[in-house]
This record gives sequence, structure tokens and C-alpha cells, in this order.
Amino acid sequence: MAATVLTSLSTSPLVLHPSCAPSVPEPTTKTWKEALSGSYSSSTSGNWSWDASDQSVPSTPSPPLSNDHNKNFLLSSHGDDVSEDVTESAHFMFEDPIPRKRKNSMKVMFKCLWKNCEKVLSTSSGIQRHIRTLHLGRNSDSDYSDGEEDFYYSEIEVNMDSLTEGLSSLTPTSPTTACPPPIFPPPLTEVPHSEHIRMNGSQSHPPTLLSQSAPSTLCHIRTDHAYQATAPVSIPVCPELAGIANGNGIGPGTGSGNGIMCVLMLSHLLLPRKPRGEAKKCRKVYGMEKRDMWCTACRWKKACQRFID
DNA sequence: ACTGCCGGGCT
DNA sequence: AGCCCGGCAGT
Ligand SMILES: [Zn+2]
Repeated sequence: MAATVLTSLSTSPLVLHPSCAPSVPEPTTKTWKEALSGSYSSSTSGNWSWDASDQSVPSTPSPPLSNDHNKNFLLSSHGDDVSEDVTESAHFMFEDPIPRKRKNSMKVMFKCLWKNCEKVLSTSSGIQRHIRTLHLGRNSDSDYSDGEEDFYYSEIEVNMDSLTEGLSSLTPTSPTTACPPPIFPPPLTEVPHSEHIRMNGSQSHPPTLLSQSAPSTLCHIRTDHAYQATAPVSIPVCPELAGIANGNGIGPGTGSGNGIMCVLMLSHLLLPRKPRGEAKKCRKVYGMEKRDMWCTACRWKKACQRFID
């Protein structure tokens, strides 16, 4: 699978704007099921509700700390809308059922960024309600806010697409990207797969570990399947990105005041899908019947230890 | 359909 | 830690 991740951050309160809304098909089944598992409890009623079984939910709003995963800072948007200005879309989070235009390849989840809270919900209103009731301590039934709430959640967009169109958006002529994706030097770190993540926060302190500067362009980049181009391809780079791309854009310190921090990883540069070795493994050698002859790894569905590639 | 095994859950 | 399995990607 291919993936691209780009990060950016800003102190801008409102990062999410409607046009950014990626292609989201429909409540999907699995990816988020996994994400959710463990954090929700089935309620007797049929509606979506997650119980408040969290251990520590501070009543005093404090900025969420998400120091642990950088992915929360990843920022992206769909290429088509980069041109839009981000700074003023105050209506962003309310009730727009994510536009579902693209195929069934995208999944969007909303993750609570509050401390010690891992809630992931499928709708923005859901996560807002969650935050409102659990973290902000409001109990109002009214779905509408007074407009002054501090929601901290991130919209997580998982791209399931085969990314075949990825190349098209990588080509110089592509109309979709205002900001041509720079090539990131062969990364040495592992990278979460194909997800695009966007930050949300209504005030000025979204967790940030990069530069704090003006919100700006959102970029969206995709790659193609991870197995074809192994050689790096040169693509024109927009100035803003060039800075970070050159100097190992990751991490604090490099945020030398660029408008944005984008880090892109072209997955096929780093993890060429594992080719699946030739060697026959216990399972095949002994067969299901003689399962007890398998090496333990095979029995546990782990990488075989007996017949190594 | 089968195989290999990652990721994650349970004990 | 050991053990199991869902699910996915490659064949
Ligand atoms: Zn084995």
C-alpha cells in the first residue's frame, strides 16, 4: 500500500473547513472498528453512544497532550481545495456530514485528543458531544454549542484507495495540488501507512511540536502502489516545503518560521511491500493436520522461525 | 482459495 | 510472557 503523510501545523484555531472534507464514502466497517474496540461499550439502546468509563477525565479543560504521536500533527487536505483559505471558516465543525463524493475508499474518524482519552467516533458531532459532555462537563442536550467551546479532536482520514490516481497528482501538470509535493528523502523511519490526518482545535493551543505560525496551505499528496518506482522521482517543490524537505523537516527546531510544516513520506520509498519469501513454511510443509509440528511462530500465526527466507 | 504474518486481544 | 485469531496482502 502506498501512503503519504504530510504534516503541518499551525496555531490556527480553525483548520477544518468544509471544502477540505475528503472523500468519505460511508461508515465503514473495519478500520475504525479496530480503533474503537476497547473504547466503547455497547449500550443497550441502539444509538451510538460511548460510555464514560474513562478513568481520569479532568473537569478542568486542559490542552490535550498528544506528545506521543506525531501523527496527530499531520495535516492534510484534499488536493482540490488547497487554494481555499483556511483562516476563516468558523462553521467548520458543525454538522456537515462529510461530503461523500469519492469512492468507498476513505474512512474518516474523529479522535478525541483529550488527555487520557482515546475515544474515536465516526462523526464530528459525535466527538463534539463526547468532548462536550465528558471533557467540558456540559450536559446540555442541545446539540448546538454556544460557539465558544474548546473541542480538541483530530479528524483521521484513512485512505483505503488503491491510490491509482496518486501519480496523477504527483505529476507536475496536476491541477489538483496548489503545492506540488516535494520528494522526501528516503526516510529512515517507519511511517504509518496511508492515512491523512487533520488537526482540529478551536483555540490557539493545539498541541504542536513544530513551528507555531500562520496556518497555511494544506497539501494533499498521494502515491501509487508501493512497488513500482523505487527510484526517487524529482518533482518541483514549492518553496515553503522545500525548506523542510531539505533539512530533515521532522521535529522541532527546524520550524524556522515557515508558514507550514509539511512532511511527506512517499511510502514506496521506504517500505516496498514485503515480497513474501519463497520458502515454504511450516503450515504448508506440514499442513493443517499436523499443526503441532509447526514451529511456534507458525502456530501463532507469526513469522516462521523454522524456515526463514 | 490458500498462505504468511501483522497487529492486537486475552490470559 | 505464551497463546490465539481477525484480517489483510501476496500468491
Ligand atoms: Zn514455522
